[in-house]
Amino acid sequence: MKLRLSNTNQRRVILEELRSLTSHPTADELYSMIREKLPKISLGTVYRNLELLSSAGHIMKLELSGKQKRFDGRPDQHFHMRCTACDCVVDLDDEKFEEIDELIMKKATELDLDGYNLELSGLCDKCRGNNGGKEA
Amino acid sequence: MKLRLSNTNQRRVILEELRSLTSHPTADELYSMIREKLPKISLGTVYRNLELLSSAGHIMKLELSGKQKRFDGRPDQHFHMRCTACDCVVDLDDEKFEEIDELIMKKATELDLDGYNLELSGLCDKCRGNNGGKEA
DNA sequence: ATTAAAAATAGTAATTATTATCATAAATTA
DNA sequence: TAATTTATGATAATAATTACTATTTTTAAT
Repeated sequence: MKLRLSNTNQRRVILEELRSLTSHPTADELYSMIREKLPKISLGTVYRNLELLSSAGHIMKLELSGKQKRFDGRPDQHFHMRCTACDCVVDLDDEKFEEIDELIMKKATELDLDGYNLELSGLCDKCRGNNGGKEA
Repeated sequence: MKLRLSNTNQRRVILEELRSLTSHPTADELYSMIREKLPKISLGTVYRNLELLSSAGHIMKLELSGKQKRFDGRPDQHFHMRCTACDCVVDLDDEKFEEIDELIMKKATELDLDGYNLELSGLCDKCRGNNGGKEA
């Protein structure tokens, strides 16, 4: 049960690459990026390491809508928003959301629940600029 | 763009079957159930109709964690909980959740967001009874 | 440093969920 | 009831992910 993670170059590059991003890439997106540094890496290695790194708590595996899983180099709890225009996923750091977390956890505790997964939706900054947010 | 849904036996049975359930089956689970009534129905027909019926607002397509989509015969907005033991999905109707909805929508509006998708987790009644909830 | 054991890799095949295709059939409309 | 639209069953195709395996790399123990 206790697996010891060795220190491989591939694993280190995957982790560094993911941590350098504020985006939340899918496994295959990350694979493309990483191949510029390690052209011989295999897609399976990327998948395997993303799984191991998230199990170990170094990164987060995001279970959002859509068919592909996404990965987040930030291991701390925070909210995510899916852009309704370009479909990207961005971090939401506004402190207003702490209140939401507190309320949900309070209600959840009252009802003997364990936790929750929240996905917000709206326009990302880029798409809001491009055209039609409600006038930023 | 305006598609007219014809009245086929298959579609009617799919809708009736889903509405008769409080569970939230995947397409293939529903396919198995329906085959007892319509042994010749094809899986594609089930998928196609679930898609059409949810587009038309008669049912809901749930985008929850896990790789399979699930379907809900109730078209009205309500929360769902995923059981951490048996992985089933149940409706949460407690009025405490209305407050959560209101708060999230308030914050979301302040931040110019469109909506959200919330999945709670905990033990379903069955699993709580079986063994180890925190003493119901 | 050398070697034995453990873990990871690349490459490929297999699996799973879903969507697409298409010839036929049923439902709707004229 | 004929013409048109839409749906069906059967099957193939696609996409994302996981499994397999021979080889290589890393770690641990001399």
